[in-house]
This record gives sequence, structure tokens and C-alpha cells, in this order.
Amino acid sequence: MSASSSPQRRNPPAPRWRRRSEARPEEILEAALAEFDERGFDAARMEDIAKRAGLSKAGVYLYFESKEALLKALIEAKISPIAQNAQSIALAGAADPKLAMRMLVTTMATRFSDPKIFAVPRLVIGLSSRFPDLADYYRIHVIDLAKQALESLIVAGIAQGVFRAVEPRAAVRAFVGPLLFEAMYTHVMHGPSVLGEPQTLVEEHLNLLLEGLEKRA
Amino acid sequence: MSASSSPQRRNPPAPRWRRRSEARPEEILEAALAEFDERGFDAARMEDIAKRAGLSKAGVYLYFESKEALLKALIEAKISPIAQNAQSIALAGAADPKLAMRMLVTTMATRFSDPKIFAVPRLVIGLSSRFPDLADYYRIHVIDLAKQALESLIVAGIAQGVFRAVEPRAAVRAFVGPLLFEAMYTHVMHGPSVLGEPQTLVEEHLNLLLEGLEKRA
Amino acid sequence: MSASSSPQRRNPPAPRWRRRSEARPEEILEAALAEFDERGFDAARMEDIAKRAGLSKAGVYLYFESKEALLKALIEAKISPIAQNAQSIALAGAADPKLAMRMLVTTMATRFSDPKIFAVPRLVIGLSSRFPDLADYYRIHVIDLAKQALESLIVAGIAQGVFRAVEPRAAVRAFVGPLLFEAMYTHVMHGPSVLGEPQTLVEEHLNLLLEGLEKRA
Amino acid sequence: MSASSSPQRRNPPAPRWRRRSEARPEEILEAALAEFDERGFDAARMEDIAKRAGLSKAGVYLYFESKEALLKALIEAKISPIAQNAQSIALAGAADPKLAMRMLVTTMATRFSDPKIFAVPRLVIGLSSRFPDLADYYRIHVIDLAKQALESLIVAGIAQGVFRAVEPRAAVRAFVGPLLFEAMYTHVMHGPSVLGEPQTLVEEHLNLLLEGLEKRA
DNA sequence: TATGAATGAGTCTTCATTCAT
DNA sequence: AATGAATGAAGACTCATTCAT
Repeated sequence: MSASSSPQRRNPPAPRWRRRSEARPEEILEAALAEFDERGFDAARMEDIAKRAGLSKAGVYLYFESKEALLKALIEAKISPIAQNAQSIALAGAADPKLAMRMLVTTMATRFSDPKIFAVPRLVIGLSSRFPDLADYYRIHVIDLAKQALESLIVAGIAQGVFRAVEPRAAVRAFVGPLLFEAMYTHVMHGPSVLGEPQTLVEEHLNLLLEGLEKRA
Repeated sequence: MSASSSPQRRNPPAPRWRRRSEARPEEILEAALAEFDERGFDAARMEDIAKRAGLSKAGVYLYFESKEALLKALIEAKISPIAQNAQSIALAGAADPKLAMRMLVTTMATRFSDPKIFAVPRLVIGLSSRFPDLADYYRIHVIDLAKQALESLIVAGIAQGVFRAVEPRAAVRAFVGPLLFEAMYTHVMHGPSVLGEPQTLVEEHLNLLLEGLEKRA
Repeated sequence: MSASSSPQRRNPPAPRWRRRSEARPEEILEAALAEFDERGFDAARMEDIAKRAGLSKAGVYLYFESKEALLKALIEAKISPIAQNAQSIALAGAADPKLAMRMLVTTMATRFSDPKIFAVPRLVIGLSSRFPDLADYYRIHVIDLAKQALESLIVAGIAQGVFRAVEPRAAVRAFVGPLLFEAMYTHVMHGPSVLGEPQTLVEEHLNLLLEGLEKRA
Repeated sequence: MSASSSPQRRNPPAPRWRRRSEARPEEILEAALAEFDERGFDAARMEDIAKRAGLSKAGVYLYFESKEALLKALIEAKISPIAQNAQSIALAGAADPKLAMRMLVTTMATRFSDPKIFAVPRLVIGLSSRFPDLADYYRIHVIDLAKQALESLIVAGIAQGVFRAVEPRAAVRAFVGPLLFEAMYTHVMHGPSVLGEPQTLVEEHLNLLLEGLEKRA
């Protein structure tokens, strides 16, 4: 998520003054994310973003129309991988829903232990009233996708007789909610947490979750 | 939450409608919350807050040192009632934990259906990196209190043999997480939701939650 | 110069809540001088002056029209005693000019060793371009008076054959200049000085001065 | 003292008259001095300074951190030449102290007849309580230097038997004081003076001064 | 492509001054 | 006489954005 810098310069003659212009947009986005995350969208200064990306203030405007455009490009750029992942896992896991859910919880718990993982959501949350379309975009392209993926998994589980006939949407909430709560508690509110020890979190969570979900004997 | 302008005017001679002072701070806080919520902390203008509170820009500085001080006062002022409530319910409910949890879910679901309920948390979330102490304050005085209350309730339930011997902290997450998720989905991400129909949400949630929690026959 | 406070309350019944309103203007002037001196005219705040004088911000306006009026009243009030002194000494000393000059130097040197003595002049100096009339007022009512007094003394000395027939105005400068220089060096520029030991200063000064002034044998 | 805008423009294509940078700091300092002198430090507006220097308000902040920084830079910039002059004259004049002092008086008298010469000192004087370091800086880098130069000259004169064995520090005061007094009387207090006719001033001053200083036959 | 220089628009904050009581 | 409350006007400083080079 933050592997920006230069992708292995390997131009034979290597004119040392050459600027890797192709990577520039990504570098800028990365810098912007860092600054937005640290200071908030408004308090972040274009100059700091530029400096962090290694170019001049004016240089940023060669790639992005405005601060707001930069923000939106950033959100869009940082979103795709997230949902894709969940979705592919979910699809692939339709065969064995129970196992898939175990894996999903583990994956998400691990992901959520990265302190930077909440940078984008936090940004979106903080700006959701001022830029509602940002929130919409994020909801549609991240949350809804993930929800749908999970829901299909649960529906599959019910169809296969592995899960009880629960309300799928409630099950999704029961699945994601606790993870979200723990992640926000840790990364946004800076509270101590069990995120550091995914094993514990996952076990405890699954314990409750699957107990409530699984078909009784 | 919005008890402003206490109208005990009782000056017979000249109620020319200016110059009170008792209610002013609350009025300003209310106005600030509204503006911060709509625009975000940085984008909100002191002048708009002042106008909304019915006084001049300079007037605000009679009651609050600075924009930042206003923010902090706002958070502190809006916090106390929230947690107290959860706590008192929890304590009172130690007698019948299962019933208490039902009530709590209902109460919280109803609370969470108020669109304004998330104004303060959203603010805190958005500013958590720039003002970490704000996040700390909120975590300690709201989230942790609520967590403790719930935990004690669950522990009581286990002790009374009403609940299975689950990990209390995980149970708390399983209780709060889904509600939080739904509330954020609705109020922050502007998504459609079942929060409008608490019955549904509550039933579905409890269904899963208590099934997972209750002692099996 | 700074004996302000209350001139011996002696009202028989002494209603302790009584405000010595007669003394108010002086108290305010004193407070204003202190604040103006510490902060400069512009940087001084009416509220601080008021507080220092023991009344409210609005209270000051009961006695003085505006900040500028306060400044001018202050200058006028602090001026009269200064010049009178020099003048009376000079007049009285016409009989024995040489002795009179000795006394004058001593008096002035002692006066100049009071750090507060330069508060008013410094104020006038700093504001002389913005308030030229202030400078004029001060020049006319203080400096010119002193110059004239001294000049008459010197003229008398020459007439009596005690002094050489020097140019009186130059003699005045030779008399006052060094003292002024030393005082400014000490009090305005915060430099170490001989002002603390007037004896030294006076002796050295007179040594040179009278040598240049006195009639040779 | 006012050599601004060095016009070595040599861009053949488009001398559209904007965007230089080398001379900017000096131009701004010059403008600042003028405004500070006319209005005083506090009353001077950054915008006016900017306008006077030919750029926008924000432009000034490209070269100086703040109003206060501008003030300090100004003082430092305007100081060096002043003292250097006196010092070099003094050193060079050790050969013939009497002549050197005659020249020095003349030089200083001429210098002091420039109305602008007192702009910086007046500023320093007016701000000496609020910015003591400013006063210190000025004292050390201007006054003390000049004093030392003069003192060495006088000591040399005594050593060579040209002057009486007077107290050198008193002689310095006797030398500088009257000139200072006259200059302040004229430029700060706006009084009529003999500064316009340096001949007169110098003659009168030297008359007294050297009479008191020179060795008697 | 890249930037140093420049600025217009905006915002927080301060403060002298007023006024109802 | 005295003041707490209130404000209009002003000023320092910032920053996204532009442009000539």
C-alpha cells in the first residue's frame, strides 16, 4: 500500500539527472495521503505534500488540477485493491463457506492491524458531510462490495445447510462490526487492543460468531 | 442535547432582547457543533458560528479562547450524558442481564437512529491524528465507560448462568460492533439502512447475538 | 513622580465601599504611563491600563475620551513639575552662577538616575512622527524652558565676569548633552553607566565643562 | 542608505518588469523603514510596506518571517555602515588626534543634519522596553563602537601630550552629548536648530570642547 | 517537465469603543 | 460612578493557485 519510491531504475546510461516522471502521480498521491492523514485535509498544505513527493509546490499542479482533485484521485486510487481482495476471496470460498469465513476473518484481522489501513476511511469519514460524493463513492466501491461478497458467502452457507437460516444482512453486520469496532478503537482512538494478536481476536470472534451462525446439531 | 436559550427572561422594563450571558456558552457550542459538523473543523468559520449563535464574531471570544478551545469544550460538553446513560442502564440491569441487554440494544438502536448522534464522534474521528488528546478523551470518557458497563453486564450474566462462559471482551465487541457498523454506514456513509426501523435491526441483531451468547440447553 | 495611590483616606465613618473618585484620573494616568512605558503606546491595552488602575475597561472612558486623549493628558500631567524645577533653580541661582551650575548638574544627575525618569521622553520620542504636536508640546514646555533657564544662568555668569564670553547656546548643549547622553545610554539602551554614582559623573562632567567655561587666569 | 532596485535588467526578450528577487529584500527594508518611521512600528501596516516596496502583502512574507523579523532585519541592516565609518576615521586619525576630532565633529554634524539619520535610533528608542534585545544590539554595535573609537582617539591625544589628562569617558560624553542633544532637538522634537548650518555648530562646539580638552600653555 | 516568484482571497484574532443596566 | 456584554473595524498571516521562465 505504500511501496512508492522508484521501481528499480535500470536505464543503461543512467543520466543521473533524469526524473522518473512516470512514477510522479503515485508519489504525489502517497505524499498526499500521508499529509492528509497526519493533518487532515484542510490543514494539510500543498507545499508539504509537494516537498514530501520531492517536487515543487507548482509541480503538483502539473498532475492534479486542485487540492480537491488530488483528494478524490487519492480516494479512488486507494480503493480498488481493498474491495477486490475481499470479493475474490468470497467468490473463491463459496465452495466451503465456513472455511472461507475463517480465512476472511483472519485476513481482515491481519489487514486491520496495519495502522495505515485506516488512513483513507478516516479521511472519508471526516469529510463525509462536506464531500458527500466521496462518502458515496467509498460506500459503493468498498463497503457495499464487501457486504455483498460476505452476504453471498453466507447465503451460500445457508443453502448448503452449513449455516442456520439467519438473516444474511444481520450476519454480515455480526461479522464485520466487531472487526470494525476493534480497528477503530485501536487506530482511530489510539486505544490498546487485541489487534496486535490476531490469533486471539480471531478466535474469540469466531467463537461467538460461528456459534451463533452454525447449524445446531 | 440542544437545550439552548433558556428563556427565563424576567426584566419587566426593557426586554430589548440582547445581553444575556448565562445561556450563551451553550448556544455557541450548539452553533459550533452544527458548523463543525457541516463543514468540518477547519472549513468552519468562526463568523458563521457566531452568526448562528446570534452574536458577533468577536463575541465568541468572550466565552472561548480560540477555535481549538471551542472544539475541546464542545467535545467535553457533549460527552458526559452519553456514557452516563449506558452505565446507569447497565448497572441497574445486573439483576436480569438478558433483559438488560435487550433493553440496551433497543436503546442504543433508537439513539443511533438520530442523524445528529454521530456529529461528535465523526468530528473526533476526523481530527484524531491532529488532536490525539481529543481522541483519548473521547475513548476514555465514552467508549471505555460503555465497554466496561457492558462487560460487567455480561460477566454478571455468566455468573448467573444465563450466558455461556464466553470471553467478555469479545462479547462486548459482538454487541457494539454491529450497531456501530450500521450507524456509520447510515449516518457517515449516507447509505440506506435498517436503522430507521429499529425493530428489525434489534430483532435481527439479538437473534444472532443471544443465540451465540445464551447457554445451550 | 509616581506617588499616586490614595491620599490618606480620612472620612470619619469610613464606609469601606467608598471609591476615591477624586483620585481616579491620576490613578489612571499612572497606570497608563506604566503600560505605555512597558509596551509602547500601541501595544498597550486599555484593559490592562484599567485593570492596573483598579477599574473596568469602560470605566476609563468616564475620565478620558479615548486612548489618544489619555496619552496627551498623560504627557501634559507629567510635564509641568519637571521644567518648573529647573527653572526655579536657575532663577534662584543667578546670584552665583558657578555654584548654581554645580547644583544643577548634581540635581539633574540624581534625577536622571531614576530609571522611570525617561518613561515620558521615550514615549514622546517614539511617537514624535505620528503625533508631532506631542513632540512640540514637550519641546516647548520642557526642553525649551530648561534651555532658557540654563541660558540665562550662563548669560548671567558671563555678565558677572565669571564665565568666558562663550556662545550661550553652545554652552547649554555642552551642559545638557553629556547628561542626556549618559541617561539615554543607561535607561533607554540598558547600558552600564556611571549614573549610579552621580558623584563620579558630576565631577568628571564639571571638570571638563567648567574648565572650558571658566574664565582663565 | 537608500540604494534600492539595482536596475541591471538584461533580459532581451521580455523585460515585462516583474519577478526579480535579488534587490527585493533591500527594497522591502527601505519601505519598512519609511513606514515604521512615519507611523511607528505598531501602527505601520504590512500592506503599506508591501505596497511601498512594490509587491503584495503576501510577498513580503517570502522574504521576512514576520513583522518583528522585518524590524530586526531592518535594524541590523541599517547599522553596520554607521559605526564602521566612525571607527575607521578614528583609527586613521590617531596620528593627529586634534585634527581627527575636528574632522569627526564635522562629519558627524553633517551626518546628523540628514533628517532621516534618526529614523533607526528613534525606532530603537521607542521600542527599547518591548524589544530590549534590539536596544542591546544597537548599543553594542553602534554606540559602543563609536564610544570606543572616540575614546582611543582621546587616549592617543593624551599620550601624545596634545590633550590634558582628562577622564576619557567624560571626554567622550562631552564630545558626543552635545551633538546628540542637538540632533534630537531638531529631528525628533522638530525644534529649530543650528544643525542646518554645521559651520556654526561645529565652531561653537569645538570652541568649548577643545578649550576644555587641550593642554594649557 | 519543473519551479521560484508572486498574489488574491480568506480567516483568526485583537481591541478601542459603546451601551444598557 | 461603574461595568459586563457586545461589536465593528482592522491587521497579521496563510495558502491554494498562477505564470513567466
